[in-house]
Amino acid sequence: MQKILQTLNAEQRAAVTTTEGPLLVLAGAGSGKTRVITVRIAYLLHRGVAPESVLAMTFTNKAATEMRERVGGLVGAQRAEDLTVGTFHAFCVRLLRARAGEAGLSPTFTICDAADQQSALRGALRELRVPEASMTPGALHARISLMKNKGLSADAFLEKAGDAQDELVGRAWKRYDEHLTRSRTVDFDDLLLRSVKLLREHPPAREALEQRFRYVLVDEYQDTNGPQYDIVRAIAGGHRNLCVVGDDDQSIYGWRGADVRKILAFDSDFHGAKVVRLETNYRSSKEILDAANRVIGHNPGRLGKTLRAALGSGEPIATLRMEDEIAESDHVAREIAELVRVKRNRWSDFAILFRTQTQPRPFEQQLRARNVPYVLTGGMSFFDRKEVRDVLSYLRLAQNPRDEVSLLRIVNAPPRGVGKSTVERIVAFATQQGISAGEAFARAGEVEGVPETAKDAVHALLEKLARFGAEEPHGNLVAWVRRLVEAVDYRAEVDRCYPDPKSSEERWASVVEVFDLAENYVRRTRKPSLAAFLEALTLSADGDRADDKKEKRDAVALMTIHAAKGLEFQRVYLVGVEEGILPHQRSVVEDGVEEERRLMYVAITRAQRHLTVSCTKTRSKYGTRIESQPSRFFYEMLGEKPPKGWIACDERSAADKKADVASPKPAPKKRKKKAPSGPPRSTRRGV
DNA sequence: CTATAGGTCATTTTT
DNA sequence: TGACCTATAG
Repeated sequence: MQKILQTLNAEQRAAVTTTEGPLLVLAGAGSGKTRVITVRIAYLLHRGVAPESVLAMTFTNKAATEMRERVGGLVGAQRAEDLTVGTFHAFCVRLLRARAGEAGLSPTFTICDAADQQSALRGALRELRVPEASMTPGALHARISLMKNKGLSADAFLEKAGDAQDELVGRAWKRYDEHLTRSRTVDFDDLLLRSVKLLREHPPAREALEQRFRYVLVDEYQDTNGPQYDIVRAIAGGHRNLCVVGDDDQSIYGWRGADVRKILAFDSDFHGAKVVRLETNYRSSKEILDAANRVIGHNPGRLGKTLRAALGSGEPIATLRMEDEIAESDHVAREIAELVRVKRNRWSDFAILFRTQTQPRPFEQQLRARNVPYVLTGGMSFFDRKEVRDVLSYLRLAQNPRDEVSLLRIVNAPPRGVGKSTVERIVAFATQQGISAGEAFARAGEVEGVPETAKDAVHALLEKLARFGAEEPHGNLVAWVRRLVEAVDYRAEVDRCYPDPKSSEERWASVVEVFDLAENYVRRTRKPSLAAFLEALTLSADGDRADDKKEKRDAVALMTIHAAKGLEFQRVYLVGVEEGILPHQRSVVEDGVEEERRLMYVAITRAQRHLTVSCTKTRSKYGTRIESQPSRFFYEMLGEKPPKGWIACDERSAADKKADVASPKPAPKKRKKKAPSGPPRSTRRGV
């Protein structure tokens, strides 16, 4: 252990060895955060703490897995097994299942994922006959989720609803809640909220956790939202052996309910908390860190940190101003291809980072044209494919016949003569009776206007699924899944949707992948069950599948800045750094510019040796070409002031109106400076 | 009930 | 520009 401690710097060592009492570790980008966390856990065990007493919370499964593996490397996989390491959500599921009765839930509740929520909300809006234009399911969800996380209930919200819009949100919210209840499903927010409620209202539940977990650790604390904070407090508030690790400058999930104030207020929340700053950066060159420090220095109200480069100086940062996004992508793709050819870089040394999902298109084209292998992260995940969702719906339905979203999804896939109007009538009946859609179908005789054929077909289907549900625990899971898919004739659905045999075969491949998924799950689980399989899928999104294929490939990474958080690359191209994109127009208007600045900061600090920051003069948007200006962050990074005539995106619309009237063509000549670093010719401009 | 054509609306995303 | 959702005619 002493040897391991010797490898740490003084601050890291302090973070590791301060085991008692509240501790805030402010971990700058690239400061060895994960190392500190894992060594800290190893140190606790070394000091005689039982692994069962340690609880480590993360936000992603990836982080949880990595943490457990790395601790395992230090103390042996065997002992690491007995630690509790996981996401807040996974932790809450376990808690709620163990104490379903006290939590007021059925022990077999299923978890409703984002797409299911979307459908459910759409349903709620339809039931309320809401004019389509006035509210999208997405907007509704964002609203409800934010309110829920602030601790409001639908009723409480309705009570103080200010306008008609709020009134609408509140009513849709109630419908949605009713829907969840009768489907016996719980959404992601509810996993946390119901746990908070359980811990608050049932002291024995809370005390058991407090007794068991004597040492609590929270990773990425700046991303903590209200309920997560409540959970942490409930468990660790008494003994106060709580270590939180995070970086206020990297808080980029405010729009999702994360609350930076939690980390800013940690030392007043937990009085007498010790604060350790990790400011030595082992990842990037001095030039890159200087740029990052300059940008983030413009944010007010920080806890304050300045990154120091352990690696020393390197290449200067390159800045580009290109004609349009085609030129931008062409330049980047060409440079990457060139560097790999000449300097023997690997493809995976490179990342192209952007703010929005519309930006990668031209880059994909240019990379393809040069035969550069790339991986685009994000976009549609495997689990969003229609076929996969359909098959999973069948499985979920076999496990929980009340699951309404799943039933409605597949009730007519393949076609069973159940049309829109039938579904609508059934749902109306179910809502009115307070029963699940499945039960409503079973009582279809009482519902007006449901065709005989539809009734019979659904009865047959439900019965079939019930039989499968009953036999499930005995058999082999993979074979069971195969038989189920065959029994409902899902192949017919694939063939119907894709008459072309080639694409039909392609689509069917996704279904086969679900079989593989099940096979994999069974192989690495001691006590496999359908319920646990489905749960693992909803709680893990596409994580474990990604590293099977993608991560091992040598390819250029294309991803959003959000997706890049926590990663590092030798050479980073940060593209489209323009007013209105980064900072994003909407974000500036709705949440202020600080979070966008943190995004810029996160992006810059991904780079190890080289960073190119680029922007364009014009860019096509929704089909028309618009003028583009360098982002304010561009200037902040260089330590310059924006030139005369530069207009911030949040002042733009107002200024446009005036400018249009006053002088139709107000283009003052801009002075161009030389780009800080060499090569590719005339297209390259410093800004 | 189903297929197809038009209209709308465009951050970020994990669990 | 293009994806996705909804109304419309078959």
